Amino acid sequence: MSNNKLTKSEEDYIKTIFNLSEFGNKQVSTNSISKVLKIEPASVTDMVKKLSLKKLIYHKKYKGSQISKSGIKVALQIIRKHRLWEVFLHEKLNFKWDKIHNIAEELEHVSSNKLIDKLDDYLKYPKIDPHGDPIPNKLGVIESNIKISLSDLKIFESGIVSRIIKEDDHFFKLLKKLNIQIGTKIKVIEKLEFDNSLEILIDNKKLLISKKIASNIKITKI
Amino acid sequence: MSNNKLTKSEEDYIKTIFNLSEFGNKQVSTNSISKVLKIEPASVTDMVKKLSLKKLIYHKKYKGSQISKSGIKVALQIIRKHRLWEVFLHEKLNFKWDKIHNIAEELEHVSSNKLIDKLDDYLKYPKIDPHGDPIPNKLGVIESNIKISLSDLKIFESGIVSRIIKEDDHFFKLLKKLNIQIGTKIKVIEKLEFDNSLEILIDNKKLLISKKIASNIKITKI
DNA sequence: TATTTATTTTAGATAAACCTAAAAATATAA
DNA sequence: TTATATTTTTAGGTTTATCTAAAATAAATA
Repeated sequence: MSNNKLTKSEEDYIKTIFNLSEFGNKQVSTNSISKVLKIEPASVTDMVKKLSLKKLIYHKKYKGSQISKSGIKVALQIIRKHRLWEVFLHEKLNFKWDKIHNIAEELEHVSSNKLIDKLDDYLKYPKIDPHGDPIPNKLGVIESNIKISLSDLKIFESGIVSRIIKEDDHFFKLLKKLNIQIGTKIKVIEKLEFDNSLEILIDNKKLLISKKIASNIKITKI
Repeated sequence: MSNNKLTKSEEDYIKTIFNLSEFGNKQVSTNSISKVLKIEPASVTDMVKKLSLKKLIYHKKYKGSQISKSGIKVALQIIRKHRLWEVFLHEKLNFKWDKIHNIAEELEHVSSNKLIDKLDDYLKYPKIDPHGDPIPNKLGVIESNIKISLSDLKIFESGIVSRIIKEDDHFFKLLKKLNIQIGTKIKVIEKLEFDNSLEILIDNKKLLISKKIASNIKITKI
């Protein structure tokens, strides 16, 4: 079908629309894309029209955008690249896990598929990246794992941190200070009625975290 | 001085001008840049003016361009990136040495210096890339090696292939067919008066190659 | 429901990096 | 040394991805 290579910009839009759409199910507003990419809404409208012509998304005036099947396919390949490069940066080059995102953001646009397949092989087909996000395989298939938000854990339940949702340097730093990272074991010991803060236990130390923090941490129940 | 990041285009021009200038010594014509980059001369003139404003080159109307000190510095860093990525592609990802150039051409524009330093460390500070080209260090310094052109070797002298000058898929394929690669030992046994072809010995097999082929192969004398 | 507010789109502009066609400068050859 | 050919530049245009300002539409509120 469409064998024309996409530009870096187009790829960034597709990735963003996919991410906002929750696996292609939700309509995505022009404004939300604008906010993520820090590009004015008027410009987003232009690009959204262009992507619509290429059938990567469906767009109805004033009604928002929905990613198409082929759009999802494209998005998953970009995400695959991003996450494989993150694994490389973390495991092979010893970058700290909170430093890799921006570099991977550039590397994900390098176009060779052969390159990414060889990289995948070299890294021994990892299933998750250093943030705990799953890596789509060559065909775009993501192995599903049962992960829930830390904020959804019940009192006295425990889990292993498996993914950080908000990708933001401030948040990464905060987590570092709290000694929370991928693989950390957390037990919930109290949920405050007052503001939904959680009292949690890490390494036998008690700690209070806000609902907002908790909902940006995904864990695998144990 | 100039802390503004260069665009991919600007980097491509600087690299090309540096390569054509023979280490900054030669004036480079607009036409020659045009031919290498496959961009019309008129467009080259535009860019050359721009780079001149940024003091990366000196340009006098109708007289050609000369790369400046800071231009050389920039060029060497791009070349460093290119060659380090080539080593990575060849050694770690097992790409054949005649497939790596185009991919490295993309990777060299990824901007993080931290990335390239860590890559350098990971690869254990290689001195040459898979084509035998020297890799500038962090400071842009190239360790010099005594290499001469195969066509300059005298009769009965021998050498080890250490660099392929012409970076061209056709040429790479030809060399493959002739069983010539980096590290191959070659002995010159005859120089034909007729057309300056060389009769050479590889693995005890005689072989005739043109002057043009020979002059695109650099060797280290043994 | 009418009005206000927010979102989205249109219209027109700009900057970067190209292009073509024509003019100007330089180099080569008769 | 003059005519011709080649190289380089200028002038004006195109495409991509952005912008601002204003208009159109949709959503929220009184």
